[in-house]
Amino acid sequence: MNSARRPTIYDVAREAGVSKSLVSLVLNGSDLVSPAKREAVKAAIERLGYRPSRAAASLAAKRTRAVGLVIDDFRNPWYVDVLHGLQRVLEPEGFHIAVREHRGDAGGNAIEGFLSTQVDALVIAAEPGHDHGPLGVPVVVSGWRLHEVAGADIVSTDELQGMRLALGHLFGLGHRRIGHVTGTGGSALGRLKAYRGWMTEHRLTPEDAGAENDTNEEGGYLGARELLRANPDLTAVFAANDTMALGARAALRELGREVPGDVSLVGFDNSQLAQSRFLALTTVEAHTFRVGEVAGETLLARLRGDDGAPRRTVIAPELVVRSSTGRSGA
Amino acid sequence: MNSARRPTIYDVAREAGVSKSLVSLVLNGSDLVSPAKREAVKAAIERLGYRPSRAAASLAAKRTRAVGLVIDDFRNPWYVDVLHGLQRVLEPEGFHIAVREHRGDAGGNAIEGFLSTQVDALVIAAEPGHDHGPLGVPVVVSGWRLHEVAGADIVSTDELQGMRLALGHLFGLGHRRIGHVTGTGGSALGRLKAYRGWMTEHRLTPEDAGAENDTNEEGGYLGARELLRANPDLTAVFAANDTMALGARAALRELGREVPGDVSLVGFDNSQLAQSRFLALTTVEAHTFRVGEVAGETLLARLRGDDGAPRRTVIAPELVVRSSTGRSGA
DNA sequence: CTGAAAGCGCTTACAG
DNA sequence: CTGAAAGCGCTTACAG
Repeated sequence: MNSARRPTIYDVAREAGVSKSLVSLVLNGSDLVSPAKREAVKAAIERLGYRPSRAAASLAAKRTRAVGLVIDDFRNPWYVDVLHGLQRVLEPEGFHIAVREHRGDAGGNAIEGFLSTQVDALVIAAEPGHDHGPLGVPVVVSGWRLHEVAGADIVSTDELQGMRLALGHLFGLGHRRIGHVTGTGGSALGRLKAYRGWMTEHRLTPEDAGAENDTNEEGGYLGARELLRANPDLTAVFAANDTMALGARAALRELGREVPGDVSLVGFDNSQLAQSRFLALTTVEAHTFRVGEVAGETLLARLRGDDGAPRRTVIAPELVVRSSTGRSGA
Repeated sequence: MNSARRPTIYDVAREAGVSKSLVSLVLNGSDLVSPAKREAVKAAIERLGYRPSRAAASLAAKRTRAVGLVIDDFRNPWYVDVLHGLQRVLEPEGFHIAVREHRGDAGGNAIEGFLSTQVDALVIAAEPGHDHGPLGVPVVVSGWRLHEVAGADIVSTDELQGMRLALGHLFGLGHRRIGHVTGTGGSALGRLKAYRGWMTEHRLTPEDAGAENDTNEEGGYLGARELLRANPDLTAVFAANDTMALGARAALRELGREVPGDVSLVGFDNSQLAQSRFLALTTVEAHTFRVGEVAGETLLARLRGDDGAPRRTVIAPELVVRSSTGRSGA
């Protein structure tokens, strides 16, 4: 274990009785190597407990084989399926995915951080904070964002379609007085616009609240409370995401409204929370695993030299009906 | 932006009119540098948009300035405060914390992965999977675990004390028939033993269920259902963690029990879920931010050469009373 | 496939 | 503080 020195590629070459170059070829999965030699090298690696030095490999090859994933908040597990989708596509290609929280432009600027570490590519699943010029590596932005990254490809759920599914579901259940709880950020703003558009299109009156609130449980609570005080006759509440719906649920209980008896409640994301038996929230599944996979495939193409114009890929969402919605009593 | 070549330390030295060695000293925060020269170098770095190469620095210095945090599951945000505590202590010292999921011994072995990347130290906040020999870098293990890592320091909440606080709270409210919902893993096992010990000590009959279940919402639901079917007269249910308590809450509702009217419910972790208005769960705050800080301080000491015997540090927990517990009606 | 060689961009003594 | 030098452990052509 604690040998004097970690074995290097030289030790492996000597042990296997081959050249140093050959070891490097084996490590990089080249097919120019005969099976016999390949096995000899692998056996030597095994015997010596050799681990390649990432630092040396990165320095020599001028690439790190690391891809950065920038997220808003580790506490909001929305990003986990994106991560797993990226891993499914990129790990077999030898890439590792590193995750960082983007905590504003202050201290923890994750984008800057990743560029210093020299990731080979970047997936931004958070508000970028401000417009960015070209970052020097392939970038995929995921979701509706307030700011742009020059030259980035975009992969996201078809949120407009998700909104239509959710609102159409409520409409089909007889609801006509449908309120919306919104919050700050590009994602909530996009959903708010979609909500207003859909309502107007269907000759219904849009009623929303909470544009200044955070898009968390507290924001959902405050927004729903405001919304229902101003519009006591609402029969359905649509929150901009599942966590906000949890807050809205508390506001509804506080106001003495049964769900779904008096008011139907809908979220967005199909989070674990929505899936829990206790909340059993009707929501929109955004297929973020697929978003991650497509983001990974897009980056792979870029890393292989594809320099076409930025692309936008849209993934179809799906409505998941649970017991938080029911027929309108009105 | 897209200059022909990234600037190196040579370019900075030329731009600042100093030697290459001096630039390196400034980058590493040495105090052997005069303020004037330091400023000159910083200005040059700014002008050139210079970013040090982590790969080159790691290779030359034989350390990466990276610390790995091994977690069980990105979906269970239990670890987030540990991460933030580590960051608070280690980032000012120039370290970056990388997080990986430990998905069994198969594919995603995070411990192996980190050793390949050559982290300078490791924090294991997950089940290690099997006993490990010395890993070659300083290691802190957090929490009650089934397996050991040779030579590792241990930092964790005083879970025994946490259990006493929660059970004492229920006892003080008049509860005598208190059941426990448990699950797999070292953490749940430790809590189960503590529960049984406390109950016996107080001449009460321990009743538990779910030892084979996952420690998630589903496990909490199944365990609580089994527990209450076997012991319909329980007046309080103590789940091994908050997420399991969420599942237990659904089981209670399904069985027609009001919380806290018929049955009081307690969790463990003081997660966001417990804090939500809708669940408002009485639980144990484990002060995991502090656990992260102490883990960081411990690693720092080890990296500075402290080679004393492995230490065990214990952080005092705190009971958080919310509306899921009340006086026993019995 | 081999083998000698250059080079990636830093850090680390070391003599001055 | 400077400056020349060695070296970290790889990758990458390149001539054979």
